[in-house]
Amino acid sequence: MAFNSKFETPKVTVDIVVFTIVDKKLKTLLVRRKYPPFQDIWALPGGFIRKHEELPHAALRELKEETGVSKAYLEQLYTFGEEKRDPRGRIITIAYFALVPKGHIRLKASHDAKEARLFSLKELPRLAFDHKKIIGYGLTRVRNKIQYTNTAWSLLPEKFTLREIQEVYEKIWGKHADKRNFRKKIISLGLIEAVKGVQRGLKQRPAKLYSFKTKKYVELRRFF
Amino acid sequence: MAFNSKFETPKVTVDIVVFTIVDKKLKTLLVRRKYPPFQDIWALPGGFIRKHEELPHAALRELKEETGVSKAYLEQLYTFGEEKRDPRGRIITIAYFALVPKGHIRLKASHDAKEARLFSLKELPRLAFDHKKIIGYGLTRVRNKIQYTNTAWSLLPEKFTLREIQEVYEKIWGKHADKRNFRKKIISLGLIEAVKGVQRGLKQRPAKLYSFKTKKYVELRRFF
DNA sequence: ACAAAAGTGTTGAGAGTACACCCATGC
DNA sequence: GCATGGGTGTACTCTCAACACTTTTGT
Repeated sequence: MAFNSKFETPKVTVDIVVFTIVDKKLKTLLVRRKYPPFQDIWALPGGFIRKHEELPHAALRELKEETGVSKAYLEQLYTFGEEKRDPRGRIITIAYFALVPKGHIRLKASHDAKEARLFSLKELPRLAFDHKKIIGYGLTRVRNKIQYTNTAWSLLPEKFTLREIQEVYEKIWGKHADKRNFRKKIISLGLIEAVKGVQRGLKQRPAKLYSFKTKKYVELRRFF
Repeated sequence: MAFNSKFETPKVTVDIVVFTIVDKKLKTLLVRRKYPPFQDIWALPGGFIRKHEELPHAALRELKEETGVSKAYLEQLYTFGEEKRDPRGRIITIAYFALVPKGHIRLKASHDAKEARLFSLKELPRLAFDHKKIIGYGLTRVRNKIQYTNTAWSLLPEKFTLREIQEVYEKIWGKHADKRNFRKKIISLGLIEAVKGVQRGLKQRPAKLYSFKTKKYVELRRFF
């Protein structure tokens, strides 16, 4: 009996949910599809894996094609394999999520996307395939993750103010935190240090700048 | 250009890490492979997905073939796709983990397994493919999960004693908990209720039996 | 001098942790 | 009556949450 007669040989894609904070809003990257199905509809960046290509490499490649970003926090999210998720046939997608620092994204079109844009998570357009569900998974994962790890810090630039860290947490959770309590806690973790210089150019008191002592991934005992 | 010349059309399997507690030890199910590669070597239960078969269905089917268990907590774990993980070619595996209650497992051989056995996690044999890594992922996931959900309770039978719940936590974490504090906490969650009857047949004071008020999955605010 | 956000401490409540003895049963 | 695990309460510590005013800058 041929392998093919009984078993499925699906095609496999990777899709990436890219999160970043712009204009004090949590946003995700979408591309407008050039070809059917779902032509002209917005979708997650992604595509088929190539021969001999490792999965995270495929995700990073797609990310770079659309945004120019080559360094980001990248983590496997979930694999979506429902038979009917793609009208072209059995296509399984391995979804990743990426966290990209403030302002590192340079949007570009690519060979199979007409246009790339950041969308606020509160104003998502109609999405192709099951991509709305995938974004939902991504958001849930990020929300859970910031509670007991420092991964969300990948959304920050090299140097940042305490207010900016707090903003990351507030935007992801969608709720406000107390400034004094937040600062106390984040400083008590001992993972950041003040650096020389202040944030200038604003018509208000300048804020101290900080940087990470380490970029290592750290497990926290319930941080936020 | 044919699709095949540039892109990968991998084969896709599911593998299941089955956890259960037997003889007060956390164990996982392994099968001895009947065919090459890795003939006669122990491996996770699993196999290729069939045409039109949903992924969790494939996982449950494999689980049932080896253990007779048709109901269990099942969750997708991670997708392993390294090019070199299987000598036969590009085979991506979507790993699931399952939690099966005490004593529900009836081991059987199957069409592609000579033998099925439960192994204590501390005494694993040599394993085929990257299955050792997969089990490691599974254990980490379960350990994290019991801290903030009630999923680990799927390892318990209908009726159970407080000591048995505590055992689940202790065996998964490998460390001892204080009896009084543990009971206080678990009762304060309000998720279990005493039922009529006691645990008999032991040469000691009989323990009260409890059952779950609900079998729903509940998020806890850091339980263990 | 005014607007705007930065920066800074204290207190009370609740959760977590440590700890030791009596009880009910089988043999 | 003895061995075995079942069952129970209190006190201390620490973390979390609530809360308001002064400081520094740009205009």
